[in-house]
Amino acid sequence: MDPSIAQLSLDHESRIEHDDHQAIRLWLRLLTCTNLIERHLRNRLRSEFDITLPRFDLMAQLAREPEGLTMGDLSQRMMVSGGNVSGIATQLEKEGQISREPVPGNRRAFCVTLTAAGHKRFAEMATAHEGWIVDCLGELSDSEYERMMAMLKDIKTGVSAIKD
Amino acid sequence: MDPSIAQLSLDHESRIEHDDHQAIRLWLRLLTCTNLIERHLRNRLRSEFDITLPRFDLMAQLAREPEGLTMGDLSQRMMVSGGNVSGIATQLEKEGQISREPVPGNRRAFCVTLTAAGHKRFAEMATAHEGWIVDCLGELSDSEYERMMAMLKDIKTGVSAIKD
DNA sequence: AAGAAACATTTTATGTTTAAAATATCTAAT
DNA sequence: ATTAGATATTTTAAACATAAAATGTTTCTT
Repeated sequence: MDPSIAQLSLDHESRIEHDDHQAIRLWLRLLTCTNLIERHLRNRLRSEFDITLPRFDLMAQLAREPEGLTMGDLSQRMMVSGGNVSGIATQLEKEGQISREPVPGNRRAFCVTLTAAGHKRFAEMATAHEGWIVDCLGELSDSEYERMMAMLKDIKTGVSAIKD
Repeated sequence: MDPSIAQLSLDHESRIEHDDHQAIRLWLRLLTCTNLIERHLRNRLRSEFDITLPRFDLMAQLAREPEGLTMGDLSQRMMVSGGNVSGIATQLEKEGQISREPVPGNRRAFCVTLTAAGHKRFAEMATAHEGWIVDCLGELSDSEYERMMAMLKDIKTGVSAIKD
């Protein structure tokens, strides 16, 4: 409020009260880091390839599965709702990046695959994408990387075990 | 696709190819953890207090600043656009949780503060919220906590230094 | 003073995301 | 065969998010 007071730290976690719990500080820092990286990736995908992050993510899932995936598979792996996948897939299909074809023997499901154009386009993007992530995280040593992976695995396991 | 093949790992990072770069694996695990925790907090705020995460975040910023904040302050601290803050604040104001009053001496700005009702409501929510975060992260030892904080700080500093 | 530039906020247009309802299909038990 | 229940997807409505334009205010420069 008072412009005479310098406010150098302005992000999500910088206004933490001294008596906040350890876990809250860690959570806010985790959130800040993830948001910063995700925003960076989103901006670069937009500016360099004119694609949104969700569309890129969907194509990335398909790139790993030449046999294709159903809409439900995509929903689970992308950790978003089915309705969301439906909308994203509709747009990618319109752009010719993916195709949705009926599954023989299961008329409820669609098999979603990258088109030839989609494969080509994704390959270009994936190379750049990997470089951006290395730019964001690459300063960590091997041992730091291992420790971080281990701790995050513990957190992931713990959270997954919590019932909603 | 083939239901006879068991697929136990279905989240964002579980389909990583063997030759993916170290940094990508770390990024995907970081993203998965953050998403899982954020979703958990979002669900509990919704089910137990009937509030969305963005509204809770806005109230949390105000709870730390009894003097109030301007819309621009909120935008910076929440790391979202001004137009977004405007919409969320409009709803919270309608619900009586916050008030927007003119700033004496600066007719461009509004001073946003929690109302008495807002303070009361936020205090109830904050206690529960802290507990949920401890549930998600609380298994880490003090030394693990310190190492994690240090590594995330390095990442945060590094990413912030990258120019878009 | 006058005009230019920066600032603070809101409005508008567009797009993303979710939950819930709707539609359609499949399975299994009668 | 029928039907109840589960499954797969799409549609819809509401909240959220951004960018860009619009509005009004303040400050700086001349």
